[in-house]
Amino acid sequence: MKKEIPKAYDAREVEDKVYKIWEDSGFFNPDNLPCAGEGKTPDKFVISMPPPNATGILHLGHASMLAYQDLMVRFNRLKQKQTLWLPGTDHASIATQTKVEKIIAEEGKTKYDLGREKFLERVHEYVEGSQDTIRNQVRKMGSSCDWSRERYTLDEGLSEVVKEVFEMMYKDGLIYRGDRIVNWCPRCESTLADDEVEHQETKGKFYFFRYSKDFPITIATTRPETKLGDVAVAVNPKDEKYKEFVGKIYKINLGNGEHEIKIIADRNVDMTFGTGALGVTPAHSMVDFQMAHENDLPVIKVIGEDGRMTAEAGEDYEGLTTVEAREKIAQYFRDNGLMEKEEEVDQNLSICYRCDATIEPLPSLQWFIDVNKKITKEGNKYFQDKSLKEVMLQVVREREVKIIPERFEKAYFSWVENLRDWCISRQLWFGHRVPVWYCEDCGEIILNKKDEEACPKCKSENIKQDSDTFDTWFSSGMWTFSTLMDKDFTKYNTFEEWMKSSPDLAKFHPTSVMETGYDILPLWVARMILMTTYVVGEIPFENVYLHGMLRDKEGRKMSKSLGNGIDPLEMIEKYGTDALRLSLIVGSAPGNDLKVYEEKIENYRNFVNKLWNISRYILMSVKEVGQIEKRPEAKTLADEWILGEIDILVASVGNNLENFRFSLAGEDIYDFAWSKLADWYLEIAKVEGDKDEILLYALERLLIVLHPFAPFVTEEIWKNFGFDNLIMIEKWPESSVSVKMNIDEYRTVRIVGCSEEDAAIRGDFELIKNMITSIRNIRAEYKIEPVKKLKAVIVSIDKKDLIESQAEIIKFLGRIEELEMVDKFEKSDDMAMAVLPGVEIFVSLEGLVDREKERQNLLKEKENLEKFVKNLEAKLENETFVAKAPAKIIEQEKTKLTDSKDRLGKVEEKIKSLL
RNA sequence: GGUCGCUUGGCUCAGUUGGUUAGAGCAUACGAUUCACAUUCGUAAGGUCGGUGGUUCGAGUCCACCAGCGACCACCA
Repeated sequence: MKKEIPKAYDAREVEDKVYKIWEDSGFFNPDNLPCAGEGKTPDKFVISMPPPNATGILHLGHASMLAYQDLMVRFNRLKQKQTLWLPGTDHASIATQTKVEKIIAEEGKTKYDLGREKFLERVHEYVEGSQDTIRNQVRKMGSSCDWSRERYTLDEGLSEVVKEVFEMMYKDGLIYRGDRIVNWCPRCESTLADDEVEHQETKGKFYFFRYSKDFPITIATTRPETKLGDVAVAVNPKDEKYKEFVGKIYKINLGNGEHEIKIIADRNVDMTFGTGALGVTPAHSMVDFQMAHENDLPVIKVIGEDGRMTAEAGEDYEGLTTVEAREKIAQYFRDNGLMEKEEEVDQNLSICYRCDATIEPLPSLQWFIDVNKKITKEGNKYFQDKSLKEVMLQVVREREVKIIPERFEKAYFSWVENLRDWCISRQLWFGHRVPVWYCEDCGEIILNKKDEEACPKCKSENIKQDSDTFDTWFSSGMWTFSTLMDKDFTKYNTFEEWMKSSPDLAKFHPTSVMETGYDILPLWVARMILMTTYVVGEIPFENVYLHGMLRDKEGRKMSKSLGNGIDPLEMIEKYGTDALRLSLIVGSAPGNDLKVYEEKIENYRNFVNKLWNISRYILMSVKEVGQIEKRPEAKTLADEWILGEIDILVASVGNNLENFRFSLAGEDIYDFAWSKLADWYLEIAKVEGDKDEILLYALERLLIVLHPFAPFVTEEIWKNFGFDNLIMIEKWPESSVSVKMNIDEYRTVRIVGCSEEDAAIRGDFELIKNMITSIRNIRAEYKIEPVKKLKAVIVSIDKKDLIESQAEIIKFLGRIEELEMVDKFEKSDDMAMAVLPGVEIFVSLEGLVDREKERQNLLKEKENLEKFVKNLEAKLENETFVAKAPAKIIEQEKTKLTDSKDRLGKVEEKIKSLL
């Protein structure tokens, strides 16, 4: 068959067209797959795409996530599983709001200038724009996700789920409203969850002072301005220095009125830190708040939500920023002789993970989820007198949810064990509004108000909705199941009915794999486990595959400020999506960071082109193109060998992908295509000829196993075959029965082949390859022009038949004109020599031989062999080795020894002859 | 302070329950260009697997300690 195929693969020309064909085929939707049947799906594979934030553009991190997920999705689709990859976007309340605030700030406006409604309009407008960008970019990566099921955390259905779940948790007593110390970001004007707070090393000052001249204890603090709100001094009960003061009450006045300071004992106080005495500021420290609560002390809030001092701080301080107030009160201590000393210290400053502003701990009335309360939930197998925390630990401990790599389990456990009640309300405008109304007249709390306008208790119409919104993780924690619930929720009377009657939820939940970065294990993964086990009574996913962070060549994090980020779209434009995908997959290990740089992508572009040319050659050289279903008959040793290699490839790639070893699978394919098929088999096929069936068989299988990695080029080549079907929904090839791929046998398979017969074939073929390489080596050594044909004499007794049968190959690939086989060969001065196990090769050089050089080469080889033989002999003479090592290993070592001794003898002989 | 990870040729990394003379790719050196592919082909050089001990017949692989690097968590007022 002669077909015009371009010499080089042009990704730009191909990719968008191919994506369109896929999308139009409808096979991204599992309902349209050939395996889709009515009712139960015996074999499904489901991934919920971690929704990219609805801000801005896709970066390389997204590209890698899409590459891994599409790899799994396409592999499982080929395995004929009913495969769903559900895409979507996250409103990411705090991130998005911050972003839009920045945009309008450039216009010289604040959100207050616009007002809540107008501001939200701007946000929605912005979100729509970036969602479009994201959708296009996700397509660019070749993602085979089901766009018909796309969801958005803020769409109607998902918002309804959020409201219903809030109500459910409230009724189960898991959600309460409480006045507690929260992490407050004065810039965002909102609370943050504990894990949304980051820490930054900074230089600070440690002030040692007394409240007044007659106060008996010196206190140390880094934040003197908070001391205006002190109500006690805590010391360790074992501390002899302070024992006499415990229980006493002193009166102090720092300028904001007279306060009582009580000396209390608390075993959490570190006697060795600072002065061993701690000024208790209940309003602005979590620990202090707890102490105050236990000792029934008042809370004085001296810092407000705007990050400035309150009226309670006294008129000297009111309105000052914390930094201004800090200096002012320090000066007051100095002026009044109360300051004992000031020291420089390193301290960890708490900052907001979105805007880097300093976090102020403040007392505030917020909504919380109680993670320690034990509940029993009817029909939920997890919640039988268990707390959220307990279930979160249980499902991972019992490996219902498997974390890959396993070591991250430990991080998960330690995070869950230290989990405190989760503050879910935020004072942001953008997000799901807390579905609670308060009656201004009687104080009644109304949940999920539907139509009634009046308070059900006092009939007052003076009711107001809570102005807060939910933590973005509260809604994204429901992502795996909320996205599978029927979009039309109005049909159902209750939430339970809605859940029970959603076909996708029944069919596709729990999902198979959650693929995400290790950085959001607590932030998101843990919360999905929490929400899903509670609401659905199922785990959200069976496996969590955690990928690493992407770094540049120097190992630095990619960031805008460093300007070292690689733009995936630019790389796609330059090298093609397949090349980018391969460079992100190969070389990556779960949980390990990956360095990405342009040369690497370029290298895989070369590979993609190599594949293109392999297929170009095969398609142009075969007489007729057809799909080869059955393993063709082997006619020659090379045929046997390549067919065996295909079996091994198919089996090992399948096994590696099933076990999340993506990189190894990719390497195996790369090696097969380039070093086995192209470099050897295609060259041999040129000599042996008549291999159409095997060539097509090999190529078809190669394309299918490579398709999950490099979907575009494989589909395009498949198209060039002229087949009607898409490779995307082909069947994953069968491997020959002799290759059993369970883990125990894996090593055996890779190293010596599967059966003895197969191993012999591999061994024979290896010998022929080595002979050719040795001849080429001699040619290169003596700088003989490749066009010049040489004569060779081969001495072999055991392998005589084998070599004779492969003579044509050796002649062609070694560029040998005349190949003579003899049983014994006397030295000849103008011949260079190579010694292989059981075979001696003499290449005629017609006077070109440099006897000294030849001798040096052989001496070097002799030295190596002697060392090797010595080691082997020592090993085999070692009685304990012979007694304890497995027979197989001993046998192996013995064979090696015989072979090497044989070679050594021949090398020595030759050296003598050169003297 | 706690936890985890990394350290393999010049660079980036594989190496799956311990057993091939430790493997790739890039870079390097030498040679090749009508014949699928210079986005190519051939050949070579380059590593005592961070250090020290230990377990074992056998350690890159397991254990202990040490060193360097990195990440995460927790925070001390």
